Amino acid sequence: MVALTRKQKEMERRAAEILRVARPILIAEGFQGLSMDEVALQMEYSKGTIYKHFHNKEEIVLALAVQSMELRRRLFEQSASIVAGSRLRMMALGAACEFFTQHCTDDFLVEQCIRHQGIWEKSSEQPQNLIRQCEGQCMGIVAGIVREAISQGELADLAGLSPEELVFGFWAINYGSQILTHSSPSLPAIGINSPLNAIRVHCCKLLNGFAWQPTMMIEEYNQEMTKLNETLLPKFWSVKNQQSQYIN
Amino acid sequence: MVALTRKQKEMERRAAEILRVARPILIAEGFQGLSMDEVALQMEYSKGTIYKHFHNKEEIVLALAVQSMELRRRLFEQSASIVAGSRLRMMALGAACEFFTQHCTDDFLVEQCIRHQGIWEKSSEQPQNLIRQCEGQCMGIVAGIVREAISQGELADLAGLSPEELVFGFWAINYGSQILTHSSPSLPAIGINSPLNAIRVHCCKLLNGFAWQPTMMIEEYNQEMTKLNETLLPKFWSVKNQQSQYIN
DNA sequence: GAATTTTATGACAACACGTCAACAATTGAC
DNA sequence: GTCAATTGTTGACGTGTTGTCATAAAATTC
Repeated sequence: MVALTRKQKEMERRAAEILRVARPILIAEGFQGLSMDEVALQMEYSKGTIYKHFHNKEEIVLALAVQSMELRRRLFEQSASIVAGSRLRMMALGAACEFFTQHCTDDFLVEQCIRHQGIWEKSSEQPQNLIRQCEGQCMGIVAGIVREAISQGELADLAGLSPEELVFGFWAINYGSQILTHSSPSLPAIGINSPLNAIRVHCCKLLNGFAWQPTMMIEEYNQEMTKLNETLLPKFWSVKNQQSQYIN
Repeated sequence: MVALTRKQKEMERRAAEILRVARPILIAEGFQGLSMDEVALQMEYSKGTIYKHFHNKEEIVLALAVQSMELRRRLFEQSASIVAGSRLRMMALGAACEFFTQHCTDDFLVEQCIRHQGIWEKSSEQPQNLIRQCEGQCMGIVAGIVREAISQGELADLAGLSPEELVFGFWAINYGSQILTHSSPSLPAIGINSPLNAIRVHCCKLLNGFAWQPTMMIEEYNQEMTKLNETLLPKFWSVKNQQSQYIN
């Protein structure tokens, strides 16, 4: 029994080691550049052993994505846990998104890898469920704030959307902007100098469009975001460093 | 001179043939599944000849993406060319996005391929510029409507954004939702039953948030979208069929 | 019709994933 | 302490990929 758990621990330690080695390769070289031989070389184990832990390359990437999505989820948890009205808490989630965009670019790259044909087909169900679970938790956090806003009377009209569908819009705009920012090499060349600020403005306008109380002009919105960041940024950094430490 | 242009024509014909063969493979099998040997086999030429036209696999994909982005651009042109107020024309662009999401899923897949690390690094500059050019044109179409709205007094306050940055928000929300719809296998499981409708509502609210005149409640917005689609859908289909014909 | 330039080819080198027979280490019974 | 049995590790190998390049074929020029 003790031996079994020791073995299990050893297994987990090695799985973590594989991910620790694979992550920087994936980030630097992309999915194609991530070579199993290279991973085997960099840790002191052979390829066969790696395949004892992960059935294929895709599952390694999925496991890395789970780590990154959990970072995002923990940032969200920090944001949602502040004591404030529903609109401010929603804005705090926006701050988490801004933080993730600015300071967790590597994690975003990993996340993006899995939004791709061929990754899902080859992997087994278990890691897929982990991803969905984490996605569902993130959604739950945000949808919870929407529900609270409704019950508090701060958000009256969803225009026929479910709370989750309302969240979907914010999810899409943040996720979309992050992808475009990363993969459109020359946004400034087509007139977009600060995508981050642009999305902040859009989120403000979107909240106003839904008449989520208290409505704010952009100046006030920015002031509140600054205040929120003063509180949240230390927490965000702490969460991120904690994860880095755990990962490395 | 005549001989030269004939040769050039022959070259172009063959380049098009390569793309014609490669496209369905890319769509069905993904970037990895697209094999140069397979392409060579399906057309009646050898691999070496293909490499005369495209330096590597990535450039083939980029060329395919240009085709798909041009389809999107032509849809946008159709939308922008209707005679109506600026907000309705903006909504017409939304209709184009809806059409692209619903009926051009293959083209979207191709577009998504290029938003990926490793594609850009390996290709030369020329095809990259084609992409950026097309991207810039799409941006120009939409930003033109924003500028018109401003000059007509239908859009008073951009909250400090440039017209392009305003467009960026709509770009991001549409692009993001499309990616999430495609790659999150179980949106319904987390409460999102109609992502398309959700994004439509968000666009309406976003336009309202910017006080883009005339502001509309969602019911009216839906009615106008229905009317727009009556006019536009035939045009969209015509554009799409035209391209299919050109491609195949 | 021969010489030269241009073009097409597919065998080849380099490298990747994933497997598996052979080999090493650990365990546990006596 | 010994040795069989089980469990764990390995890296060469089969298959498949990209991209190259010497060679062969075709076209063009003279």
